[in-house]
Amino acid sequence: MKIATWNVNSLKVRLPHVLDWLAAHQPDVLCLQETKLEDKNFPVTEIAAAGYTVRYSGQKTYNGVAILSKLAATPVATAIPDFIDEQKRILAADIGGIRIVNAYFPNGQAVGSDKYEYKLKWIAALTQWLRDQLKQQQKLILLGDFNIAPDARDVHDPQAWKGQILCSEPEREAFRALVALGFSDSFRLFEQPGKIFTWWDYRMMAFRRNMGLRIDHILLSPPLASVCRSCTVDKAPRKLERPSDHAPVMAQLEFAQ
DNA sequence: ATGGCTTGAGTGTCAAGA
Repeated sequence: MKIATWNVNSLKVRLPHVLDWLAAHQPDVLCLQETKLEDKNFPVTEIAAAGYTVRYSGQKTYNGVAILSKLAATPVATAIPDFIDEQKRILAADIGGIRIVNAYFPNGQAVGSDKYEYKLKWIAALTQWLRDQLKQQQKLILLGDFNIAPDARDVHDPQAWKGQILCSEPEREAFRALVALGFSDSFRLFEQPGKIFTWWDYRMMAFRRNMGLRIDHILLSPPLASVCRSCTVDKAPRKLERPSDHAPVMAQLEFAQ
């Protein structure tokens, strides 16, 4: 089973890239963030033609998440229960006996800002919810754009980013608290080359200079971590014309026949 | 030098992203 996550920064603009990527890699599940589409405008027909069913939860201009899958997806949630939030950042579904939680974490803007406080509260609420979810469903994947670079290895210039948004200690602590529920960061299950990132700023020729951060993640609960065979970042779509600023991340799980 | 690009909304230029 191949499962992937990709912040597309507008599905309207990126639909051709997504369709090409599905055709090339044939993931069983692809979770998208920042679709920036109202549900009535979601390109269901084009995605169905590519051989995928799709669940989506969006809004005008900002945010928006979707789950594309080859197998049917049973809806589970479109928000963190008991957390009042206008922003469409969560989509959970059951696919083939696995609970998939697709998350677009808040950016946080700047350490100490209102948006930063919202980010930390949002992550705390997500953590509480997943603590309960893991009691009900042992096979659980939390993936998406976390907007957190977990440690120095995940940052092109750790000194320059020290204490900054996406790298601050409270954000990293929140990431560790989430992982401590029992997850594994699938990327770190394997020996990885250095300087692998999933996001590069559009400015300053950041991609060409590999000035990036690893902020998109696939976390696996124990029965899934034990069957994970790889986790890789595909930089190829970032090289295309009008790319998303994020690259897709894909994990392979191998189940006994 | 706190900018630099990209998107959406909308037709001015600004908010937001990370």
